[in-house]
Amino acid sequence: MVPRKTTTRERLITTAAELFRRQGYAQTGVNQIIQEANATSGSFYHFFPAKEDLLLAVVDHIAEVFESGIFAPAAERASDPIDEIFTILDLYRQQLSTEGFTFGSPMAGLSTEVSENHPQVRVRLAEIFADWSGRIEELLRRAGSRLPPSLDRTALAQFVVCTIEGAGLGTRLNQSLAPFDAAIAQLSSYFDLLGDRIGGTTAVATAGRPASVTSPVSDWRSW
Amino acid sequence: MVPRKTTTRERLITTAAELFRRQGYAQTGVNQIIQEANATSGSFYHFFPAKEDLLLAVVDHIAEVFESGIFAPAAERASDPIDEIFTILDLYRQQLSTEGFTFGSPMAGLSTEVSENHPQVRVRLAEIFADWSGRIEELLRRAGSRLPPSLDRTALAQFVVCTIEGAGLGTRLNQSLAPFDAAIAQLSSYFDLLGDRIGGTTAVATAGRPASVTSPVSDWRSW
DNA sequence: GTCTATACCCTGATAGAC
DNA sequence: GTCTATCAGGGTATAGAC
Repeated sequence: MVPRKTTTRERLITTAAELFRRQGYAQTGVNQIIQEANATSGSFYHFFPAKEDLLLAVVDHIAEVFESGIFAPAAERASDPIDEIFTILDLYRQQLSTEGFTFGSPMAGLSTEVSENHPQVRVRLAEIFADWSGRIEELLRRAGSRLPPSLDRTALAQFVVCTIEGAGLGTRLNQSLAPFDAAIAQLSSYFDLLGDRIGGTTAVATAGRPASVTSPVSDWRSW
Repeated sequence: MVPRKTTTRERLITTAAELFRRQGYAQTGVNQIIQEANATSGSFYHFFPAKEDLLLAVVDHIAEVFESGIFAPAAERASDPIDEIFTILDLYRQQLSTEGFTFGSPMAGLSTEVSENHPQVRVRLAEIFADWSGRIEELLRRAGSRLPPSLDRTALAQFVVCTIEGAGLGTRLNQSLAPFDAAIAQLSSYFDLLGDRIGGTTAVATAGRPASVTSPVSDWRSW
């Protein structure tokens, strides 16, 4: 379950990240983390003075996974800025489910659970979302004249992030990727309409979409 | 803090609903609920055999609040279907903050926290979201020719719900209504573009938007 | 229906040998 | 850095008088 040849510290973090995502922070006991990470109480408190310190490490870990598993590959793979955005969404989609189970956004759960009780963590999470939004905003700027000049790139970027997280919630509740696909399809439609505004009907649409995004989706409510 | 002339059962439910929203389900102890509701352990377990039974009651309570505080007033107040949708969003906006504090969606937190550990509750929450989506879908149908005939009303309705929940997350994380307002503004823009498709540039826009929706919003990331 | 007192377990965290 | 043993406290839930 846990990759070998890793340090105990790493195992504790990756194990905790998975458990927090599945069960939540409060409902995951230190004992369970220790057990599933093949560690001991002594090791745990050697690395992390308190459970909350592990939480901070987990949040940073999630941010790193986003970077190495989503943003970096998307930048490498995509042919143009708009395509890169939808590639990001497609890679994010893959992160939503592990081993056949669908747990929704890795960050949304922590965000709601933690924001009131651990202000420090809340600020960190907000920073990560802002960073994410900023990256998308940058891509929207690079799209240049393919989007209306009057378009508020900042607002649209935030909207993309907001959509993703909302879709992640539907995904988790319905234990299906259909809600996510449906949301991305709508976002795609929005982008198309924005492109229409500035000339030909395919200014944005020609960028292409990853297959999973354009594929037909089932009814969210029938899962 | 708690309305007088209520039954103990009602006080326990409303108090728990508020605490669950603020702190989460797992991080709210039965003792705290009892204390803030001016009840006793005996009363609590007389009405609710276990904490989880209270949770179910709280979920139903939230659904009722949505009905009486959002959907019913919106239906009464709105002049046409599209306007009614944005009135719903505006009323929802008001529910996002209580007493000056912004806690985000009442249901999103429970959804993520509870979906894995309490399948029964998860199904109930999914039903409520589906009901919500269905109501909006019905309004989209009633909008008739003001939206493109080819438009998938079901998908768009789900998208509206998804947007709301995603925006609620941003609202909570940033402790500001700005992310919500920004998201609704984008949604409004999307509706406008959809309206453009079928004739005059104001087919949808003329429906008007509640003031809070059209007001300028600050940058999400600068709160 | 409501009260007080309490059982019992699991939690996060510590101590000290190795 | 890792181990075992253990603590103190708060968690849910119960018992039984009123």
